[in-house]
Amino acid sequence: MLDIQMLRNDLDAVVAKLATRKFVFDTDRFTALEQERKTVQTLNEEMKSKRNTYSKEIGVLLGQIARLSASEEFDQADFNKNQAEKLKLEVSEINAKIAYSEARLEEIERERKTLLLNVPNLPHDSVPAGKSEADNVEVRRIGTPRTFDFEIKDHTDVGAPLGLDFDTGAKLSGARFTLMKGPVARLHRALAQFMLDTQTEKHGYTECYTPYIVNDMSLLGTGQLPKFEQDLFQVSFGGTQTKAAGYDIYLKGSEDNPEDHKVAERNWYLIPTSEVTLTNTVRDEIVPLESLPIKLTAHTPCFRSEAGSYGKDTKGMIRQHQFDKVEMVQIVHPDKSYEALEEMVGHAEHILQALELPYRVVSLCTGDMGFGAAKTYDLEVWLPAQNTYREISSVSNCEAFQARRLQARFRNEQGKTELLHTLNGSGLAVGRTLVAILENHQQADGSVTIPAALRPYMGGLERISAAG
RNA sequence: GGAAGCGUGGCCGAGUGGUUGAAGGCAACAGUCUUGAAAACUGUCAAGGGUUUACGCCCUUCGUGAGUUCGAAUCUCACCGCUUCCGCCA
Repeated sequence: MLDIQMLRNDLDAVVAKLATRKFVFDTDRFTALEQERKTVQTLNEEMKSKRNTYSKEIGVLLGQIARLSASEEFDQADFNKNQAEKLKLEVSEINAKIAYSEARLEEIERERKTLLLNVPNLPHDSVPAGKSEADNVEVRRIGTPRTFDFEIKDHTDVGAPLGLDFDTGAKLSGARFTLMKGPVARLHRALAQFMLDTQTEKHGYTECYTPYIVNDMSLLGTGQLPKFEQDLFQVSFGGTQTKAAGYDIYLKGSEDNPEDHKVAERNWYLIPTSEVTLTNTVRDEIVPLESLPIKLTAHTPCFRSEAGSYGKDTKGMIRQHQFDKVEMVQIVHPDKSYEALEEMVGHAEHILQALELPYRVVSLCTGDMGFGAAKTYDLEVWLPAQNTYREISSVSNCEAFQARRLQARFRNEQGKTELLHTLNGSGLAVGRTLVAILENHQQADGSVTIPAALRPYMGGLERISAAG
């Protein structure tokens, strides 16, 4: 979410920046809302102030009556009583007006919030301008793609004899699910373990185990909601959760409007990334300055509906409904976030280097960045069978965009609360790393060489093959 | 699934209808004292929003939402969360 003050004070500049991201900000609506809000809110608060003053006066008047009666000042006591009654009437009238202005104010607030929640972050000045993927800027290229003296296979063909089984995955669940069995399953596990160990032992992240199901507030905090609900899997309750309360009301024969007693619905979703859980650990928190930076990592499955990507990467395990990822999250002082961004890219790169995979680092252009990011680097790994680089990690600085939604703050040097900056990045996507290993390290005989760094996680194996 | 209890500021904890945004304590910050530190003493110390050139003033917030009332942390209802016991379960 953007800073509302910034929108008020510098609307034109904000709108121009948003335009570079292909976002059209509804300036007229915003301005109209702001204008009406100001009028209604001022009026509303004036009336409330009046109500509070009168109510206090009533309290004082009534409080005096006992004392006045005791000292037999009955006239004064009666006067107080009448005065109080008069004030009560007046407050009742004010209350009727408040009810009206309050309702209108709520409408305005709701619309403004919705408007604001759907506006993406502003790109950092260093982000290249551009419309699409094609305008991303390559920052560096590391490692040289291997030349093969045999006909190479893609990961599905390399993987099949090693236990990569899409047919069974489809039988169990449907398209975009995979069953792994035997050597490939072990390799997959080894990769995740290696990544997690590296991020904790070498790069100072704290290992976390997090829920895979989160509530809607968490997704609102990191920006997946309300705009991208179609990308998520919603979790429905199996049982009688909502029936119970409705049944209760039925039994009680209550005259109450059932709407008033509507059961709070549990809005649960599967996490699309553990960025959600790790970042939301600081939601509604004021963290002490000394605890910064907070560096968290977790290995979790990620669930994505992939709505809107029909026909894209349908073959193989590049794009799945369920995939594993080791995620890095940093929660930092605002002055340190760009330093942290570069550092995190390095942490992800370290994995690729250790696994002897050629890759390049790309700075995403304004038009290609994700909703919450102020700046994003993608790491793209070389896939020989596709003869191209494919995204395997994405590292973003969200600045205060998520923190503002999360109300995630720290106490600064002056003791004032201030919004944190949040960053997240994959370190790495496990499934796609598996793909890269299979394709880059395949051998003519159908076996796959295990990179030296990974061997301790594979019981010392130097290669895996169908033979075992 | 059944039963009981609890939810107050950064933390602990008082508060059961009227200047209570909330006693007291801890923590934090500033000052006095001290060679320095500690202790002691003194003072400051919630967040969000609105408005104002500014000092300031105002509104909201005691888990959440609704209700009763002139007035709610305090009374009523629903929901959420936590704790304990029983049942079930990995």
